Amino acid sequence: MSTRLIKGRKGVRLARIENQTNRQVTFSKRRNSVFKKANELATMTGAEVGIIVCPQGSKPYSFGHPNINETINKYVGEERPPSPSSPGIDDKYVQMFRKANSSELNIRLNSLQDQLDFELNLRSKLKQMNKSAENQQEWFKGPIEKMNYTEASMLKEGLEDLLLKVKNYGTERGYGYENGKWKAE
Amino acid sequence: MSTRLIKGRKGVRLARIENQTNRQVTFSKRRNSVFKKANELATMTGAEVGIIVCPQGSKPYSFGHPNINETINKYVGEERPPSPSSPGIDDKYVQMFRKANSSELNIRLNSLQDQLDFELNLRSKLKQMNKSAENQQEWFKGPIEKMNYTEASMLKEGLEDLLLKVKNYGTERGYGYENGKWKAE
DNA sequence: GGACCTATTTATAATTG
DNA sequence: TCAATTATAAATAGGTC
Repeated sequence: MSTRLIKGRKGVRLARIENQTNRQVTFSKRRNSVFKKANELATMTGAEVGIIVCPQGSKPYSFGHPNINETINKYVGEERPPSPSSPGIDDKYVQMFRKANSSELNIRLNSLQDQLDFELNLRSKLKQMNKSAENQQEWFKGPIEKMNYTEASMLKEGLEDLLLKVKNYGTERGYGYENGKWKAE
Repeated sequence: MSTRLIKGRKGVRLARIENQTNRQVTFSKRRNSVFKKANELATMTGAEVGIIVCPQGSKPYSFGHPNINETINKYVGEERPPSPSSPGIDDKYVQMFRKANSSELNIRLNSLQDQLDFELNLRSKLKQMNKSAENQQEWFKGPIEKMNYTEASMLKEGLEDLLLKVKNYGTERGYGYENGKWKAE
């Protein structure tokens, strides 16, 4: 007909997809891509990756490198009660950051590597085997609800201010780094 | 020039990168890419996405869309830690991974989200600028001291896009960048 | 609705500065 | 070393069946 019949991708429109069908298709495709990318990242760099994806009105999907459950559990497990001085936004962030900072990373790299490699192969095979079922990996059955975007407006102001400064920032140089910090092999 | 001078990507080697330097570079790049992809996914499909990345020997990086804080809370709140003996509701990925190799890894990650990513960048800048963050960004009081100036350039772009996103929130393009640098060896 | 196809865009490994 | 460039592989939006 009069349609152009453009088959290739025409560009990424980074906006919410209106059409529900297309949105779901995009969700499936891109989710898989993100997982794949994460898998590659983990495999190539040895990092551990955990991903949680919660589509609206559906169950969450997850991708965990070794084990995202353990990851989260560990993380939040050591969490402590938030401080009462938090203005609107709970202190969880702070706690997490602190934990992230104070956590010591000792990971068995060799095992990780093997596991990552295995994982990679498995994922590829899994993808090939049941493409139809690739959307059905329900990890958790926990209901996930969307949060409001209250922080966005707050963030906006900060960003606007910050952007100006960052823009004029290019020439400045300076970095504190610790030598020998990377302790791996 | 007799050399081929192949500059483009020659293919993804699905294996651990041997060179430490290259591995770090790849980690930074791909981590950002994964975050970007995840942000695109979240934006386009409205899904909630949270990513946790733990590089070896360094502190975890996190990313996510609306509010993984709540996500994690719900997870850990309603879902007890997955027991390896009764993994009926566990994810298939993890199951396959466990089957592939039964080695368990020690991980610790912090999980945050898109705004956490913003915060991460913002916090870094704010810290160095000594900006009074109490009014706007008070969430990240956590001690994260691995930021440096090297990310300014990348951060600029990220912030610019981010700003658009925050301003229009959902109709414009935008993606969060993590800090592009971790401590070098 | 899903699997495959293809044109085009995007990501990124290697290279250069 | 770090950032920028570039050429190539990979991702993917839309179409077809």
